[in-house]
Amino acid sequence: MSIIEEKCKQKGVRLTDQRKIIAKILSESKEVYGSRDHPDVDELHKRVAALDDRISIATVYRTVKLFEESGILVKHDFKAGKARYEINDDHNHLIDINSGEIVEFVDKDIEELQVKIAKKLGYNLVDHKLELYGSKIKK
Amino acid sequence: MSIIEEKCKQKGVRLTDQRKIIAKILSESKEVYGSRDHPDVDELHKRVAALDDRISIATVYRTVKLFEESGILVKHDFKAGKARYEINDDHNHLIDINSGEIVEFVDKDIEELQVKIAKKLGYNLVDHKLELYGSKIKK
DNA sequence: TTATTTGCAAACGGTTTGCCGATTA
DNA sequence: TAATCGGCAAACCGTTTGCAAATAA
Repeated sequence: MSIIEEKCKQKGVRLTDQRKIIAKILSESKEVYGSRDHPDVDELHKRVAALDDRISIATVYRTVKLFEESGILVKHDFKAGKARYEINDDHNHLIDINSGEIVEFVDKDIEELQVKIAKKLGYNLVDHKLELYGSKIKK
Repeated sequence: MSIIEEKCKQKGVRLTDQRKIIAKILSESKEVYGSRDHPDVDELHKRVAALDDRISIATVYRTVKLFEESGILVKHDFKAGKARYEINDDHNHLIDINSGEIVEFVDKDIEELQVKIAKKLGYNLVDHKLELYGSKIKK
């Protein structure tokens, strides 16, 4: 049973055959494609359809939105107009402006600073989004 | 002459009556509406049309994209599906998750940390996007 | 003058939705 | 069985674009 499927059980999200397959594909994404894998909905649908080609893209959209609302996935709009979803585990992204490659990272210091800044402005930090854009340093 | 109009001259962007009006509205945005003003394209078009109602929304879209490509404006997608543009002066945003209000801020420490992180990952930092989401602390 | 720009309306592309038969708990 | 879900195709909505007339330099 996939990680996402387990989370669905925890959160009382009803599981159907379609949702299990979508959950499986999303759960395995990093194992199969590495941490730089950030498929858009269309790509996700292709991978899902490879396992069961009767699953429509409408179902993928509905499922992915449901998982997001349940806090299982997070949605990204790196390039406006095409959403990408991944498991909600709170990391940041560095996007290579030349190749489009996406590198994930976490940093404790920046995390703490954000909380501090929000507080100073009079807010409790609930969520955050940090994207760095860079070009590879040639050695 | 508005700030944006001046930048157009500097950068050799051809100025038309329509572009001057759009530039004017965008330049005055903060003065008139405060630093929390982040109109979407539709709202921008309304304000522009109040000065000259023959300016079409297609022109607003084209102009705003032109200004972005010239480095005069930056585009934001706080809520996917509706772009917002503002003068490119490199600050960050805190978005109130309850009211939708947007607070601007800058922070030197976080700026430096970002450069350091990018370097550690093997990249030169070219650009960045930081959005904090929070809820107001009640006093 | 001549390349560029604009307004209009139609096209586009990602996403959502109404309907209704199928499936889950 | 009752409530929910999924497939299909049409609708939606922000954005882009082809065309012919208007305009900046």
